[in-house]
Amino acid sequence: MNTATFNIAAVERDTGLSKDVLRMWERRYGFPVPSRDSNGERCYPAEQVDRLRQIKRLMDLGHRPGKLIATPPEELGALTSRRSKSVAVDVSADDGDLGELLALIKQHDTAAFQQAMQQRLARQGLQRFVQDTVAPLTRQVGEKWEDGSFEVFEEHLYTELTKRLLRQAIATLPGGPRGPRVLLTSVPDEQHVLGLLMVETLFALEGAECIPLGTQMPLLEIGRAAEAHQADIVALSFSQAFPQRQIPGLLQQLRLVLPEKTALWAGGGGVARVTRTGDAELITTLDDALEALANWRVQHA
Amino acid sequence: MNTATFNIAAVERDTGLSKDVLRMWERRYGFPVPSRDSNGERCYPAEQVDRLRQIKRLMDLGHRPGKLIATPPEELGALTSRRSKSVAVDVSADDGDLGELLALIKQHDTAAFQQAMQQRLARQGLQRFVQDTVAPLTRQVGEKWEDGSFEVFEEHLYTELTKRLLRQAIATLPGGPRGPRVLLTSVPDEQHVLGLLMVETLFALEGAECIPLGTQMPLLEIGRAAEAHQADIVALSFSQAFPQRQIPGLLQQLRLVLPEKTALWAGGGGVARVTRTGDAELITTLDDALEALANWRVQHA
DNA sequence: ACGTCCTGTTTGTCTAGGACAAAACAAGTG
DNA sequence: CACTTGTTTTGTCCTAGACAAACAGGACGT
Repeated sequence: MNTATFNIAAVERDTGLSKDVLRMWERRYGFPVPSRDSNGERCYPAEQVDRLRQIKRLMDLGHRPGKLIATPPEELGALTSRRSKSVAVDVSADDGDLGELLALIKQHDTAAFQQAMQQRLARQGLQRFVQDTVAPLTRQVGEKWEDGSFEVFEEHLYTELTKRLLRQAIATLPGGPRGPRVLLTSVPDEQHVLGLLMVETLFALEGAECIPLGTQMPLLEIGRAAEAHQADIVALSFSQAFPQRQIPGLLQQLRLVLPEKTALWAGGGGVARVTRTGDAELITTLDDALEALANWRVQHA
Repeated sequence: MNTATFNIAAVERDTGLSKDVLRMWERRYGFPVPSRDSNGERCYPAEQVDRLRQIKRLMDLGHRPGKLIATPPEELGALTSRRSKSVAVDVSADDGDLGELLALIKQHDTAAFQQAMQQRLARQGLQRFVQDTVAPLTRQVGEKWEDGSFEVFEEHLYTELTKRLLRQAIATLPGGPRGPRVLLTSVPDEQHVLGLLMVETLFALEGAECIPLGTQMPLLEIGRAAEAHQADIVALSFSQAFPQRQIPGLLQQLRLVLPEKTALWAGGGGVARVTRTGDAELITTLDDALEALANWRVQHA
C-alpha cells in the first residue's frame, strides 16, 4: 500500500489541482516536493497526495493556499470550517434527529439509512422533507467531510443514496405541465447534482415542467437544448468546489448562446460569493428558488 | 450567438481535449488556429470548437487525429462508426421496436418515452429489460450521437431518464445480502454511470449486496471504502471515451491500495481494447459480468 | 494465409521558466 | 466607518524542447 506513487496526471485527477498549480506550488512554496523517476518526471507519494487533498478541501472553504502550505500538516484539521460555523449555529436546534441519520451513514448501514429516510419522507411530506431534512443533512455531511470526520467515500455514499431517494420521489409526481418549462443541468467540470435534484423536486411539486439533463453539458449544447425544448428557464447549479473565478465568464458566455427569451438562473453554494453579473439571476437558497418561480409566474401570467 | 469566443480553458472543458493537446495540434497540424486577444492568448471561435468536438468524438471510436484533421470538415460526418457497423449488424434484427424509443427521444417527448420504457419493463421483466432493451438502446444512442443524428443534449436526456428508471427498479428489489458484497464506482474523470447501473441491476437481481458509490472516486478513497465496507469485489466502469492509455496504470495503482482479498473487476466499453494487465479481471459484456459473479460464488462456496 | 518480430512514425504528455492579470489584502484618507 | 489606492498573492497562459508509448507497415518464418 505504501509502495504506490502517483505521477502528476494522477495527482491532478485525484486532487482536482491542475498540473500548472502543482508545479507552481513546488516552485514557489517548496511543497509538494515529489521525487523523480528515471525520466526526470515527478513521483508523488500517497502521503503528499492526501495532504494536497486536505489543502484543496480547505481552499474550497475560502482559506488561502499560502497559509495552508505554511501550516504544519498536523494542525490542518483544526482549521476546519470557520465559515460554516456561523451557519451551523442557527440550525443546531433541530440537529438532534439528523444526528441519527449521520450516524447510520458513518456505520455504513445503507439499509437502515434508506429506511430511516423513507420514514422521514412519509412523515414530513416531500416539500418539508427536502427543505428540512435533505438540505440541512447535505450541509452537515459537507461539514463533517470538511473537518475530516467523514471520509470522501462516505459522502459519496450519502449522495448516491439520497439522489436515488429524490429521483424516486420525483418519479411518483404527476407530470404537471402547468408552470414554466425548466431545463436543469450543470456546466462541464461541475458534477454535483444533489442541489439540482432538490430544486427539481420543489419545482415539480409546484407543477413546473422539469427537463433534467444531468450534469456537465457543454455550453453550446445547453443553448441547443434550450432552443429545442423551448425552455423558459435554464437552471444551473454550481457547488462550493467550483472555481469561483470562472463563474461570471461562464454565465456571460452562456447568455450569448441562449435564446433571448430564455431566463438564466444560477444557484448553489458556488454562487453565494459571486456578485458582479448582469447575465443571470443568482439564487442562493431553496426559498429563493421558489420565490423566483413565483415571480416568473406573476410576470408571465 | 456568433460573437462568443472561447479561451483555451473553455475549449478544454467543452471538448475534453487538454490544453497541451490543443497547443500541440496547432504547432504540428496547423489546426485549430485561434485568433489572439490583446494579451496574446488564444481565442477559439465557436465553429472550431464544434469541429474539435466532432474530431474528439471520432477519436474515441478509434480514428487517428492526424487523418481527421487532414479531412475536410464536410467529410467528417461520413467517417462515422466503421467500428460500430460490425456490431450493429447482428442486433439489427430486433431493432424495430427500439426505433420507436429512439424517435421519442428525438422528439424530446420525455413523458411518452418514460411511459414506453415502463411498459417494456413490465412486459420483459427486469433482467431481460436490461439486457435486451437498455443495453442495445444505449449502444444505439451512442451510435446516433457519433454519426451526428443525435445531439449531445439528447444523449444526456436519454441517459438521465434511463438512469432514473433503473434506480427506481433497483430500489424495489428486496435487499438480498446472500451473494458477495460488491462496491460499484468509477475513477475520477470517468463520469458515465449507466453501465455501472446495468451491472448493479443484474447483480442485485442475483441477490448480491451492492454498494453504489457514484462516480469519480479518488483511488485512495476507493481503497478506504473497500476496507470499511469489507467489500469482496470492487467493480469499476470505463467508458469508450476514457483515455485508454491510462487504464492499465490506474488498475495497477488501484490494485496496490486494495486489500489483497478484494477482487478488482473492470468493465465497460473502455476496457474492450485493453489487454495487458494482470491486476484486474476485465469484463466486456453484461453476460461476462454475470458469469464472473457465478464463478466467484463457486470459488467461495 | 496467418502470426510475430522489428522499425519508423505518430501522438500525447512531461519539463522548464517567464509573463501577466485578476483577486485578496493592507493601509491610508475622507 | 466607507472608500480608494497600492501591494502581495495566486492562478493561468505562453513558448519550445524532449521523450516514451502506441500504432502501422513491412519482413520474416511457420
